[in-house]
Amino acid sequence: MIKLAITDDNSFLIHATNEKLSLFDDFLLKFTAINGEDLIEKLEKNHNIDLILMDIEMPKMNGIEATEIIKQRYPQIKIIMLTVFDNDENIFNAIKAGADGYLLKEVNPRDLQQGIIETMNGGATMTPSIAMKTLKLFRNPVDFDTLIPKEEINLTTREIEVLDQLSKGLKYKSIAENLFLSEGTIRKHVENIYNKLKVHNRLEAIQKAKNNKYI
Amino acid sequence: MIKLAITDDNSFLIHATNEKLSLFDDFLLKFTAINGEDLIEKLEKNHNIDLILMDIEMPKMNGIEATEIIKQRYPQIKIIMLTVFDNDENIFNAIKAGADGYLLKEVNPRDLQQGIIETMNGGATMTPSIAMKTLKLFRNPVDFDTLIPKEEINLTTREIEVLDQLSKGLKYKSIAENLFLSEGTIRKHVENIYNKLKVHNRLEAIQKAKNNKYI
DNA sequence: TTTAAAATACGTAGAAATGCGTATTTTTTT
DNA sequence: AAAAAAATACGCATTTCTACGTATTTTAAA
Repeated sequence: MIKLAITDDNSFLIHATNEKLSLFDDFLLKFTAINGEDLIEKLEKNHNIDLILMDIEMPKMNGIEATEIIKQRYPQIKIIMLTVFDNDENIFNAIKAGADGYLLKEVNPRDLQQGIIETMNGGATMTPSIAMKTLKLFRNPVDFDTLIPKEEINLTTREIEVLDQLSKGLKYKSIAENLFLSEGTIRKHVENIYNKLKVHNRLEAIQKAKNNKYI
Repeated sequence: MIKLAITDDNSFLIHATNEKLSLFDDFLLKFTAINGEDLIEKLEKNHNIDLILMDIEMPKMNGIEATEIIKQRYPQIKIIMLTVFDNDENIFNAIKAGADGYLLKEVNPRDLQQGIIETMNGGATMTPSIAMKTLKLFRNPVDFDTLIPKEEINLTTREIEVLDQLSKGLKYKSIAENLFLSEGTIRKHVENIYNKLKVHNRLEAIQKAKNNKYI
């Protein structure tokens, strides 16, 4: 049995999806949520689920933000976007956020079932029209980054230099030697970097820095 | 009726594909070719076809080069790659060359039929495992020229799963909770991963794993 | 159905990273 | 020239990671 959660601000559509799923006996609906925030709260109580069907447009926290957080925190949980919107930006952002699939809500029960099963087997599932848009985005990368509200984070030149070395997996000692500084200085730089980026370890720092094109 | 051409250097596989298609009455096989060069010659005589099923590895001219030329010369003709090879480089190059889909030869008749029809309707079709690789390539574009020739390293499924969580910057404790294991087990897995990859910390492990396309 | 491989689990110890505080010097900006 | 920002440097406490050893259970292969 595949343990599912459905997230959608429209309870009627949750019901419709559940109807489709109940035609098969592969699935166990563990819970539903009405927005990203609600979903994350529920996951904090119980993250023992296999896959989430995720709407995109929702109040408080949308499906893409939620996907990003959940994939960061629970990478083993699969996420399939299930939405009416098929614009490039949503597709692009959903993929970047780590979605394992992207289906339109009009999907028929059998394709939904197959999509979930194939996703659980390590594959990905996409509605053909979405797949085509994905291929086109692949060939012709668009810069949606300019649309992403850039946070006001200012790393100094030195901090970026340290971050770059951090990202190579070097120890503080080696970084200090490379930059002709003391290890204590490196530690302080790292501490300041973490504070600015609001993270607590190397990997998070590197990820965030890459997202913001600092390194 | 959808007018098809099949290109494959293995005449037995052409026959097998044709067998699958003949289960349906949507298709008309106009001609076959045994390599890219042969295909292009035949198209020069008659390009009145809707869709080509294209093998990749072929003598004289491979399927990717052929796709590039055909999509340039006859953009209206749809092309679905139909191959046994599912390595990243082939997938990447096929998409860049303009392929409208990518199926594995083991595809069952119904999925092949649906894939062709959906492609003719402007969509794209991909085997789920290919779709997943496409998404990963999308998130993590690789420079194939710098790709290290694959070493003989065999990470187990569990190890890859742990490595994936490691790469998110999660602590052993969180990884253990996510996978419903003890922290000690995670530590042991990580130790084994480091030994296999001959590295000594997370970042090196992640870099090496990415280079070898383990994650 | 043995054998081998993989997955699970714990203990110990030292190395490394993180968080917080403080402080001085250098550089840049106003 | 004064003020602000950046870079430098240490110390301490705590957490987390890494390395090595051992061992049992589960799964897959011969």
